[in-house]
Amino acid sequence: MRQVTIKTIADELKLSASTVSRALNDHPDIHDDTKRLVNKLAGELGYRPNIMARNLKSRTSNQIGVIVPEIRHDFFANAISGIEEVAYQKGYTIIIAQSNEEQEREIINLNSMYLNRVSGIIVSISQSTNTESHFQKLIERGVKMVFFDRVCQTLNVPKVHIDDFESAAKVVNYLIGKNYSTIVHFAGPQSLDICRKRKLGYEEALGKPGSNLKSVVIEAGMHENDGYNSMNKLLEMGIESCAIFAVNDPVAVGAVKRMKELKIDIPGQMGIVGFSNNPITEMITPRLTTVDQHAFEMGQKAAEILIDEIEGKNLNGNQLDIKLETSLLIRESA
Amino acid sequence: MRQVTIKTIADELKLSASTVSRALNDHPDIHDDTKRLVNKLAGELGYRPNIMARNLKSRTSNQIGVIVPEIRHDFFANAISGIEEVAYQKGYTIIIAQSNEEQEREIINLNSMYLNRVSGIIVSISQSTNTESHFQKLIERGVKMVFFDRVCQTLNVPKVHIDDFESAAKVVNYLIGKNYSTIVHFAGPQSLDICRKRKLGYEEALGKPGSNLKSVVIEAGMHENDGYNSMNKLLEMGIESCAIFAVNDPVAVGAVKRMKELKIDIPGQMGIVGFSNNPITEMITPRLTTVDQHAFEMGQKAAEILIDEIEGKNLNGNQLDIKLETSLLIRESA
DNA sequence: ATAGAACCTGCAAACGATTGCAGGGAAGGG
DNA sequence: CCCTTCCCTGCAATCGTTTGCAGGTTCTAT
Repeated sequence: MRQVTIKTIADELKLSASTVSRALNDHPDIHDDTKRLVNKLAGELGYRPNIMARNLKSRTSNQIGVIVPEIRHDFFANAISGIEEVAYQKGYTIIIAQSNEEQEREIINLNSMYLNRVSGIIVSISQSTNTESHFQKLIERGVKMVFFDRVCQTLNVPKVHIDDFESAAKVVNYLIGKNYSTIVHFAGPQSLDICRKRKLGYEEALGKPGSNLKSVVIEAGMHENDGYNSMNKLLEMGIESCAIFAVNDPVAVGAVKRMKELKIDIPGQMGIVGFSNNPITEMITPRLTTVDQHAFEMGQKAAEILIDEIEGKNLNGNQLDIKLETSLLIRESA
Repeated sequence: MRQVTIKTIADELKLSASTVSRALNDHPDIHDDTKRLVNKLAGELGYRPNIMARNLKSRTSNQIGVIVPEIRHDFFANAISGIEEVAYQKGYTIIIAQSNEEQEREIINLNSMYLNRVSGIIVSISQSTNTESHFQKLIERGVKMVFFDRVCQTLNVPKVHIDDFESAAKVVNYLIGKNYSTIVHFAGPQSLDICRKRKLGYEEALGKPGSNLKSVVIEAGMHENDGYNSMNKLLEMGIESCAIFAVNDPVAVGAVKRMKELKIDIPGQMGIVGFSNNPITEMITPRLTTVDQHAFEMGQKAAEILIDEIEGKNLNGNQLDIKLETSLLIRESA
């Protein structure tokens, strides 16, 4: 007999499969002596319950699906870490897929998880996703779903993300307090929700009563070289002393690189703040002031909410829209 | 009727479940008209095969378990990306767990995957793992396993990793070619296999015939501040011009930081090389020369081997011990 | 002595899909 | 007209566990 099953034990002990099953599950109907006997033999035989059979019977898998654009991105890797942490504590297993920023692959992965009968799905949507029907369809069929970071606003499921608007305003207010004469924003592509919100937050903070700072925005991409180039543009505009709020860390790093080449004093002549708290921000000189998005905690929170949904402990219906506090990490660059 | 099953379709069409099953699986025994009918209704009813039932029947899950120390580490995140990529192509799903460098948790995760009947497991062992019995036990029970990066040398299963010895020698040979008068090694803890091998590679290259370079090793940890402190030690030793081979990138970055504070010219007065190709190496000034470990490819390779094992396509028995080529990325720091 | 409670245990039917075997009908050959 | 062969389809067992129900024993209380 290849596999040790409940039946193996039952036969050996001249019991029925049901008694063995109950004994293993510590059911009160079973005599303690029987339980001891069964457990002892189970141990000796190296019995392991067949989870597939159990899942089939219970119609659930205790698996949580996670779909992110790219696992290798620092932010997502951290978020996944957080998800795994919580899932592990609560007895769930996570299965992971990446969309590589392609909608098509997002759809395939989503459906594959649906087929696999995962207990729930945590998603951060891909950049190229321009429809929500694939999510909508599953939600209608009762699949538990939670979005994080890159959420889909129009869908009626829980979301966990940061308040980009508030966070940006927080940064700018800090810079205002530092008495910089000009506060510039190196913005990201305005097609992206988060970039738009960060810019709005910047403008909101600048426009506060009593402030006579004018808005200076240079829009570019989100990579290091974009920051480098924006820095050149800034100088062409004749601005020689200011504070810069960069849309993210790579852009800030690129700007810093150019500033160092030009021997611009940081933060004396120009201050600069990034966004995301990439590991690099702490390794460059000067250490970069930035905004920590608490990726790990975001993952944890998303997992907690999903598991609550799965286990029917959801208090607030699906209206949950959690904006996690960000932290302004004040270091040396501003 | 809540769930649409094969039986639902069978009843509706007044067929038997077996006919429906065969029709869905395009079995030659079934008439084309029947197939068309069945597939049509299946589509309309939104039928999805219950993978758990199928798995139970087929005694396999098409899932691959992955256990790494920490998902958030750049290297592992990349490796996982690679694993997922291959798994996705070949129709497997990956389930992920992290050991947080704790042996106990590694064991729990390993056993949980075993219970879940994964088709195979890919592991990079935790730092605190000091026994191999938990792996050994599963291997004896026929679980397919592949190690990557942090491999367990004594176990008779496929391994994928880099040749630390060769890679280190490659770095040092490059530095020798640059005519540095002294070549120093900032070594990591010699309790770790990889650190020991890198040091040996360093010594090997230095000891080559015709070279009269003497070995200068400063042993410390693997973090940025270790590099910073080692730099100070180096100067105390009176060495003012040399090339440094750091055990990894953070150590190199720490050293660079100190060098910049002291206005040491890089690479003129001192050259420095890191190890791993962390993203940061390209963002600091000067851009760091380092060794690329091809994490993504390593993950791909490990997944390919595992899947070959699972599908019985393994050519070379379990003796596979793949040392992936590393690349010396020559940039500005040396 | 006996009813009732309290305990144990087993039967058998699920869960949903797959598959060996066999039955039934139609077509074709003798 | 009968037998064989080829198609198509269904029966029933199987994968391993769980669980409602019922049967059986022992013990306690009246």
